[in-house]
Amino acid sequence: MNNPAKQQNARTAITPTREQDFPEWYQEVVKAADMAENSPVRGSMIIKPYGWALWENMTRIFDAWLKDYGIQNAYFPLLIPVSFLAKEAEHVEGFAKECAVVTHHRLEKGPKGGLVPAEAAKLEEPYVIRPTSETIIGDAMARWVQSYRDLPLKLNQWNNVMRWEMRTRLFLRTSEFLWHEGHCAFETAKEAEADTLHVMGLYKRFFEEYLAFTGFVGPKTAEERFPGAINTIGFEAMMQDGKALQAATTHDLGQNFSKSIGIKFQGRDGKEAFAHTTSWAYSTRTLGGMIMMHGDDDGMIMPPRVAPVQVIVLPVIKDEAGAGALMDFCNKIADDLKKAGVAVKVDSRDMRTPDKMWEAVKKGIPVRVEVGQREMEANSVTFVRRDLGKDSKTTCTVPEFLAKVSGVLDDVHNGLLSRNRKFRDDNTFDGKGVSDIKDFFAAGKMGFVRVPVETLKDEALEKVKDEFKLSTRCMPFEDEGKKVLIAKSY
RNA sequence: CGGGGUGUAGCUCAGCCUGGUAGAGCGCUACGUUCGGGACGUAGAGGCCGAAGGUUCGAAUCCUUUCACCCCGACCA
Repeated sequence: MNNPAKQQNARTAITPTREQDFPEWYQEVVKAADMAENSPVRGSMIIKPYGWALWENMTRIFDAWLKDYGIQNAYFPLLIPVSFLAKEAEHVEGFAKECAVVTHHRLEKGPKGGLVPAEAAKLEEPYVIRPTSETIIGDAMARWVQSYRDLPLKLNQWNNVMRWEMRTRLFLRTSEFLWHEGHCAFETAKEAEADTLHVMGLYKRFFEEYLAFTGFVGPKTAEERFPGAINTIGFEAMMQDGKALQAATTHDLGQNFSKSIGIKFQGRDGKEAFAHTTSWAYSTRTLGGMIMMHGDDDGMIMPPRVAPVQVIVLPVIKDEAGAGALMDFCNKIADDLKKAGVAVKVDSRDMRTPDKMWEAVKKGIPVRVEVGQREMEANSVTFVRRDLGKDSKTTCTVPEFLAKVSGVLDDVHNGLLSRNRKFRDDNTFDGKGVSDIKDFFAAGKMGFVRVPVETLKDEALEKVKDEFKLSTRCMPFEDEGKKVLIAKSY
């Protein structure tokens, strides 16, 4: 311990490690990667440029997929009249207790100084800041849908919503969060059901193919459904501490909302009918999930296909005299990478090389390229994969690197995905019923327990769930609805 | 809302019990030596101690009031 050099070698970029304190590790990774920070507004975060760039990539790509599917983007108001929210009984029950309410439209000087809402400017009907937009979009749909010819109506909006949560954590649970919310209306129940399945399929494909993010997909149990839905399909991901994170959901709302809001149309048979509606979303929470799924004790590991920076070029300057030529060499490599469609950055800041290097590590940039005098003379580069660390250092010629870089990025992606799949599978345990669930969590183990769906009817389940703070996650499609997953969750 | 706690430099905190006029580490600035898996030295910048009253010759420190935030519970994309 009294050898500082040795201590430094063993040091991880993030303190504490995942092993020592997972929640604290998570917060530190977010900070170290410079993705977000807490704001002066309770429970609301500031998403910093690097975090935003990631979210932008996660939205831009998926938005195009939605449009391919025939979704039209639109925008609806932030404020929702309270009476709208109250229209659907279960819905209001589910959201009323976490709504921010707008009651006045003007401020005035208070008796003790400062500004207070002006009593004279009290709204006759308060608004809530949208916790979700089913009701206000449903209200518009009720006017827009007159005939079966107006269906299907497939809308989406990228926006922010607010739910007054008691405990918040960057990305995972914030009062205000960003998401997209799709809202569709169909003529038949079958189409609505197909929509929820199709969009969940898009989520799964997008998460796996772009975010290297794995999970279990399947319907939620009745008690875990979205308030007002007849069916909810969830994407349940496993974090590195074995807890579950719901990363996306699609809801079949049946005719609950169309009947309470009045989305009706004249059908092919001339008779009046109510539409079948759906809604679905993923949020900035998924971004938090990516940190908890991919990160290691040195910080974030960005999945390459959405990484804001895929390759960072680090000029290693030994003497000022050769610096100009070295920078030119680095910039040339970067230009060639850009032409090949790689998101590349040359870190030419006037800083120590090791400091730049660790910053790149903590930000999780998938491939780091080091270029010094040696490389320049041999027209070569030395590169390191973030997911494998310094042992993966490889030197090759510049043309070789240009030819293989996209393959290397694919390798990083595939490596993350298969590692995460393995982790998920290694920590999913089969049980026969309640007593197996109890034994598992009583032994202090973490992960998902997969039991036959009949277990849900066992009265002893509630007690065990309460005791260990467990919840039912979903009934995975891969088990054909015969099994249900039980876990602790975020 | 129930129970606990904290407000002092950009950040994390010490000082408060036992009043005497502001501290540390990190970060930041400048210069030098450094720079391929976390650097050192030297010199600096930066705070009316959450707010308002009170006690006192004197308050970050004691008293009163107030505001804000954090943690534990129920809820949750």
